[in-house]
Amino acid sequence: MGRPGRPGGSSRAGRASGQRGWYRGTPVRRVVPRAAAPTRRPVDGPTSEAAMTDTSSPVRTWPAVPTQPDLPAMELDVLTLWERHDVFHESLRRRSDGPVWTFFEGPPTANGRPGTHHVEARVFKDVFPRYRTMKGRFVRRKAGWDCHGLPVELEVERELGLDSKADIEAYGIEAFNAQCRSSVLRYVGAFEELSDRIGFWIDNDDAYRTMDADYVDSLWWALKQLWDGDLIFEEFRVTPYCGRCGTGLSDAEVALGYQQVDDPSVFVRFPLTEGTLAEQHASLVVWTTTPWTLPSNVACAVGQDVVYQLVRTSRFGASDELLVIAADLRERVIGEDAEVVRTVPVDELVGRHYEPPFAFVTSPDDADAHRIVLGDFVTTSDGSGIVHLAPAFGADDMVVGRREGLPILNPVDAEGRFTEGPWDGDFVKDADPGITRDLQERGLLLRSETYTHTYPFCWRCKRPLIYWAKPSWYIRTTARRDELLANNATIDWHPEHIRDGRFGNWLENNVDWALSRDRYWGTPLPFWRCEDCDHVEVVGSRAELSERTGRQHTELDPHRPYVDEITFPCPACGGEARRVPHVADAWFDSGGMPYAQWGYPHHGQEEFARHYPADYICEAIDQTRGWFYTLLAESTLLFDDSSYRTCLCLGHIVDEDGRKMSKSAGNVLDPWELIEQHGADPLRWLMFAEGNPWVNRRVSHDLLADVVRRFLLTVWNTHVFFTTYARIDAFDPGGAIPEVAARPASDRWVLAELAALVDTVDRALDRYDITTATRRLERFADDLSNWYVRRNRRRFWKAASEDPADKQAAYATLHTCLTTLAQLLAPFVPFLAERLWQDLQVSQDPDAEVSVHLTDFPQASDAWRDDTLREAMATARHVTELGRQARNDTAVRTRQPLARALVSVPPSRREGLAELLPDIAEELNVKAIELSDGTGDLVERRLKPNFRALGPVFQKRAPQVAAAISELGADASERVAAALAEGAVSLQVDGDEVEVTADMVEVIETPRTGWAVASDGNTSFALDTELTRELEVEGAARELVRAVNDQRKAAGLELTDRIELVVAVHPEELDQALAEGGHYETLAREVLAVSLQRAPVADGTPVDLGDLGSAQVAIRA
RNA sequence: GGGCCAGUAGCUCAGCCUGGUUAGAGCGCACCCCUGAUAAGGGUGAGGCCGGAGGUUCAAGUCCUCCCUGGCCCA
Repeated sequence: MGRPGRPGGSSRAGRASGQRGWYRGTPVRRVVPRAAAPTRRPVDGPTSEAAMTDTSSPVRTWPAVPTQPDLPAMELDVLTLWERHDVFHESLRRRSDGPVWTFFEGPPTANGRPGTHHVEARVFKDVFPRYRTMKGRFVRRKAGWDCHGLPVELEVERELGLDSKADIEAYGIEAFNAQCRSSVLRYVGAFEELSDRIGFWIDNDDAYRTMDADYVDSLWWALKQLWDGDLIFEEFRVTPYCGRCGTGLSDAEVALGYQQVDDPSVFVRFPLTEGTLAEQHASLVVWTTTPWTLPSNVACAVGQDVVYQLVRTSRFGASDELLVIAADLRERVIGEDAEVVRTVPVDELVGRHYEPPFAFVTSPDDADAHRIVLGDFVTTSDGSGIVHLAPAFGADDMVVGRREGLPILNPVDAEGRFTEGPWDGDFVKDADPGITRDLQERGLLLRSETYTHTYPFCWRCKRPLIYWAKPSWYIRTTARRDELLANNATIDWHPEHIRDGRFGNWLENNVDWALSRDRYWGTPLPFWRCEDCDHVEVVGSRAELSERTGRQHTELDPHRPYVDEITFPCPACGGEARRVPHVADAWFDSGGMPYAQWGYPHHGQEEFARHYPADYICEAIDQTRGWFYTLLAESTLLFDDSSYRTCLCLGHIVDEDGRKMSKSAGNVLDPWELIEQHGADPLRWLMFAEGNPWVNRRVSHDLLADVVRRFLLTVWNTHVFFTTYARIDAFDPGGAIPEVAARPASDRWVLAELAALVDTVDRALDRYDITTATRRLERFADDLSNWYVRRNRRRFWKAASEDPADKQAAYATLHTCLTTLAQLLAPFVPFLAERLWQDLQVSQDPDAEVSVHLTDFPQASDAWRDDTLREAMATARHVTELGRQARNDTAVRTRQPLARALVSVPPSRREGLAELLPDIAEELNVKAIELSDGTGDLVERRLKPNFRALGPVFQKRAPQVAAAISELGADASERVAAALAEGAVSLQVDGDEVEVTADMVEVIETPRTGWAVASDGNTSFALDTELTRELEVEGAARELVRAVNDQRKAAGLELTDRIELVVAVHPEELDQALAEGGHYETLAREVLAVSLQRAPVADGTPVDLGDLGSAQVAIRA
């Protein structure tokens, strides 16, 4: 039973020890505490200790954060923290006075283990409530369980070895339902455990269960409402029916079981008995794929617009026989050589009688059966154009039969077996071959072949369904089709096309909801029928039932068989009213959850008013015809609106190759395996960030490993970087921090990016656009790590004495970024976010919230905003990329400083750039970067047309104008560029003068220095690769720094350890040059040498300084 | 047969609603850099008739029509 590596049982006691054990590489496997703990401790208050963060000493130090996190173990510790502070419930309590934001939980059936697709749905159900909670809304999260229905019964039948309704009844309904009751909750624990482990916050203690008496009471109320509104009726209708299960199925259920099968396809002679055609001994050609329905034939249908012919053929055994068939199908059925005698008008056919193929089922004497009628469903796409009608076994047949007053011949019982004739006792489908043989023997069969088509099978027991006429209860949804469509139009669908596409179309073609099931474990229909006068009384609650019977039924278990035993006097005639035997389609249960979860209206009126409708629901797309529909149908019929405002439809989970996960394919991924190997956060992020929510999502170990590397570890590494140095320097976030405006450009830049990030993520989450949010977060994490930290590392490690304010600014900036990022990430990856929060805030600030999930969603400070700087930095980074490209091309290694470079960018992108040039210079190790102002001799200017501006003005001539602009020579370009700075310029285009303005062209500058150039569009970078002796010496000095730092690392020194250094450089001139250039001082400072000795080294490490010489270095701690 | 969705680099996906002339990211691949985030980190490059064909437009990955392929749903 147990999964490997997950010892069973709760071991909360074992969790207190082993602090920080999660990063040592030793697998720490602990069991997740059940969310449904019987009691919860109140929150200790803000001074509570933070898990694993070493804050026990009075001095608040920064935690030592491991570079190699064990994410799954880290998450388990976060779970402990949440448990200890009861964070989920506290987050609810904090917002209990806030404006309500309502989420409805679509109840899963817990009679199987939860799979990866449940994780998908649950994390999407989690992220938006978390976000709204952080935005100050009260988001009550009531769990729910779908308890009734055929799947449950089937499971129990299997366990008990029962195989039919007769078996169940022999076993006893009471005992059977008792088994169902216990079976359905069997895996609730497994669901709760998984939900808890993936951070899905839902209130399991407050769960609704569709089998609870109060819940059923609500459904009874709803059914009575519908009945009173004349929206429920009983009718003898043909429904898809499973003989084995003994019940009709809803459209949604039928849809689950289509399979491609080979069925018989028979063409049968129906000899006419009346009129001219009969005198000629002509026969109708009738086609069917269900021979077993032929004994029940009562009529044949022809189409008003179909052309029929009388055909002579000898092909089928009889010589020169005459057959009637649709012209379009003659060749296909009878063959090319058939002789067409004449066209037969439809009027000549309608009303004529024929000889039925079987006689063992007899129709009532007064019935006018076995004649030809009109049917608007007759087509010539298949068959013969003459359709056999058996009203008991076809919906169209039944409709026509009613219209024409035809009898219903039903020789089939509720198990789908013949009740009379030669095949008495056979399952009807099994009788097909015998019936075909019989037709053959009696000379009625023309052709018999197989026909491949899709046919519905019972989705539970896999046996073929039959269409069978039986009395059933329906909800008259068709009467409210317009309202359904109107209410659908108010729903904010994600993706949008569901509204008018899949769901809208479905509603357009709405049929009445087949409500009743002839089963046992379900909500009993509260319909009592008088045995004498057939009056139906609908009971709206157990209390009402008590009134009717005069006995106390308020404690009644409203299930079969107990409710079946209750009778009361018919209010109409005083006869005995008995409950009809049916139970409700289980979809009616779940569709009723908006009111029934509160027991409304018998209880919970206040809660219902407060939590209706839902602001948000979310399920997989297969719920369109399921829960999404039943919710809408019930709320439309009962309350005339939609019970949900926003609906997010998820795609399915598929494997790495895009295949559906199935047991037979062996590609099912157990969620626990994924979580234990990679963690819940990676799985969550994969769900959120990998494609749009509604496209099928691939899940695999490789994809998860990728998410960890690409995103989570990027964030983590930044965190490690910060805490490592903050710890060394004992950075105090509460200390003197320079104003944002006083900080260096890169600080202001990253805060400006942070501001934009906050705005974007907030806006995106507000409109359920998770793709934009996650992509933006990924980009920021990359910007922060690979630009901000990369560019500013030195500020963190340099001596504080150099520039204390600058160092404080750097710490404060990165601290703000990481803290804010933790809050932004909290709804998505709640574990990592919590870890960051604990390390960055709780470890420092005694007043910090005990959990990031109790904080408000961040808002960007106006002091951070600076879009000009963001633009300028974007340009600077672009330039840097070009610089790297140029360096790469020249193959001069980065440690070798170069003297200068020239940058050209369009005037529109120059604002604020000058301030950032030192950054670029440092990144590229170039002494000086000059920004071309567009006037020097070093650049050549060309003009590039700007179509966006040209197009609207010149329309059809735009291409010519554009060509004229780009074809200008170098000198002309120069002149035009200069003139454009002053105003508009006239150009000759195909002999005409056209006026061109500055916005219509872009000036492209290209350096003409002969240096190493890299350019991209309108931006270019030229690198002077000429080396002077001075530069080379400096390069050698850098080489020495690197070599000594290598030594430090090899010696296993800490970042703060001081060393003594001995260096011997050859030849003498180089040693001299290094000394004169002050490079030894730099070397000593860079490698934290307290002393530097220039002396021969006995057993030092050799350092190759290229053409310049070589060195030996030795260090001592 | 009908509806909906998807088709963009070897792979996984953005971009399409709101058209603008070098189409993006990650992974993979090749080459390289860095060595004070180091059992890490980073760069550069190659690689795209944006499924196909028409059309609209000065301009189409983006809008329209048809078709092809795959998936889902329906019948």
